[in-house]
Amino acid sequence: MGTDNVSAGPKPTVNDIARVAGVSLATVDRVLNARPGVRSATIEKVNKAIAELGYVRDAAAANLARRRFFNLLFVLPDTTNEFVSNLEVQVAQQGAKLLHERVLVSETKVPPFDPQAIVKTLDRLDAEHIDGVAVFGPETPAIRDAIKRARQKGIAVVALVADLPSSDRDHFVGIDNVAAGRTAAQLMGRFVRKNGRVLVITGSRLARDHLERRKGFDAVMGESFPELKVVASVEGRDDPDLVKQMLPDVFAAYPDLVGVYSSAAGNPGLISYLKESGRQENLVVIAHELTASSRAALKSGVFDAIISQDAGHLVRSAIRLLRATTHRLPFDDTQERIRIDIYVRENLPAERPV
Amino acid sequence: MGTDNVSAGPKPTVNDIARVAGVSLATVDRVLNARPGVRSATIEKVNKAIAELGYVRDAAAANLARRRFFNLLFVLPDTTNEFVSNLEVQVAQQGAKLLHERVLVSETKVPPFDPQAIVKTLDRLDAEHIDGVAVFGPETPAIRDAIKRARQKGIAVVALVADLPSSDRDHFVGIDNVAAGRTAAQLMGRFVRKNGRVLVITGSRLARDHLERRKGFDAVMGESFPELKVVASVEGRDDPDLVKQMLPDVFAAYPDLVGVYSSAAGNPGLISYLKESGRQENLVVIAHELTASSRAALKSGVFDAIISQDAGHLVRSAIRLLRATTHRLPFDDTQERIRIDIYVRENLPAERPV
DNA sequence: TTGAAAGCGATACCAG
DNA sequence: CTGGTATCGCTTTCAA
Repeated sequence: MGTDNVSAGPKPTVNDIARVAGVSLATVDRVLNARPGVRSATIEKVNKAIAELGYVRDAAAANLARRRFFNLLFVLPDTTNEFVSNLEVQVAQQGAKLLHERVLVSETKVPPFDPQAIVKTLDRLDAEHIDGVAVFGPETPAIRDAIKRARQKGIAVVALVADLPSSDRDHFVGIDNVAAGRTAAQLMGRFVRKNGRVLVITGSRLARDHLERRKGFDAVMGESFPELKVVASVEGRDDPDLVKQMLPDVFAAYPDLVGVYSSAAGNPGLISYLKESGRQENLVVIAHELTASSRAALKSGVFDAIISQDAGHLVRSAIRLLRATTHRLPFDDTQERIRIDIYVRENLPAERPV
Repeated sequence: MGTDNVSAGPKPTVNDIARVAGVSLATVDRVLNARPGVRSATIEKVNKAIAELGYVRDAAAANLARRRFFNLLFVLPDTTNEFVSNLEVQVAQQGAKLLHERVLVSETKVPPFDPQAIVKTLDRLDAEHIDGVAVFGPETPAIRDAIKRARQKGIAVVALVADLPSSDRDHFVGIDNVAAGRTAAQLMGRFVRKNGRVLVITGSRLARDHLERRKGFDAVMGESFPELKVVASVEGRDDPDLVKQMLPDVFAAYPDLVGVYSSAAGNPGLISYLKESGRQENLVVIAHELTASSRAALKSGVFDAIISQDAGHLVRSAIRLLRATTHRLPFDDTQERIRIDIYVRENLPAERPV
């Protein structure tokens, strides 16, 4: 049955490298960790041995020997919206578990819509205390440069939820937001039963994720459902109160509204408006992110579908990628690809036990 | 920022336990691993120290010290269907990666629809060589008993894809199939634009997953879409050729077919029939499992939606749970909950690079 | 039934 | 620049 222990030929270790390269363990370690103080000729020899043996570092042993904790920081916007709260819960939970693996995960919140706050936070970091950072923020030149500086200092950086492609962040952890918008449009087009207008609620013009969703949504609506007209979007700045306040006028202006696409945060405002105005009948509502309130809305029929990304997956993936980057380990592309989840009432996962 | 190294108070180790309990390292290890040859009074002392200190075993170090590989076996049905192939690919891939962590994952295929074959395989296993098994098979009394015997031998067992609740498998790794059927019905009801009949294609009456899907589908169709009638299902035994062969008669018998729910394997047969007969227009088709052929069908419009479970997730989850069970480690419930994925054309993940 | 001591693979410190 | 060696937390002989 091919299940014996022997096979797979003993995996090469640092000792093997040292032997083959004819140097000491300490030197191998220096090369492996790009530490200074090794002649380039020696580095060559060691690297040759590494390649020859097909060496892959044993992360378990490395972590064991390294007395230092592996320190990660999540930089999140200081808003109270549920999606961000979900992320925080995950950061806390994962962090608690990883303590046992010598990984310390912390979190800091910065004022939203304030690029300078993120810049300051990043600039304050020092590679002695922080090994990696996950940043959820807007894409501005100042932030891009701050990320570059952080990486120069030797800190690994991943962009979370909203990509920051022009910075040279090591990875992006999040969904393809254009595709998410397209998905919402496809469902909208198929769910709506009569012609009319569709309203899009967005968040901020600074948020790349919101812009991309909008773009994808408009594209598919135009291509596949020309009989439905998308009306100028409401910019809710992720603020439920603001959203709720703006809606009456919009609904009054477009009596033939047949659908609403809530592409950002602020769902509670939308839900509350729909309930109070009794407008949920014959209106297809598709929103983003599975949270306590959106789940309830889906269950009760106020929402028809939710497009989501798994907060647990986002956080775990960010942590794995940060570790892989720092320790120069390989990672699994397909595992790190965050899925665009679609929820209807029947495939809602069981409620959190807690 | 709360990111210092110190905090969390040094995690207790086996040495601490030994000191507190006043015994040697070796004895602590014996208790920790339930090895024989320790007086119960001593066991008491050690356990008390463990509880007192809140000790959690360091899996990394344990694996490092243990020279033995951790051996897992996947028992899969010997069919060529794409979903099973996907699982095999994942088993191979994960296995390759885990070699570096001293985990050896192998696979064995048994004739489908043949409970005795699985029983034999399980009974042949010996706890010296196999630590855990993931079983994808039908639920019969013989299999249930074989699983009980395996567990008695000290082998961890998880049921994969289809649950085997009456055996005392350690875990079930898969989706809630009743909910999956309900989800399919919800989409079917919303996608279909005119009244008529809906055909359900199932696999085998022995397969618990198929039965559960069918049950969920019928329930929601009855509750929410009484205007659509579900017609007696075609039993395709997961065989594309058989499915293809049976369809012409069914379509002839029900000219008012507006939807098809393919709840088992055999999609290629359905796709090929639909293409050749030109019947894909105005017919809503919902199938299970994202595979090369179902993906193509979704892209080209032959399928309208796919309900799926991530093969990579299934395999990783099975492995994690088997390890957690064997090493008595805690695990993350929410991470192990396999989601019911819904795919439409727009949220299809990027094609595998390979 | 128990203990002492030698590793597992990698890192870090102290010499040279 | 380079090498020797103690050490991380745990498992595993080998003796007692």
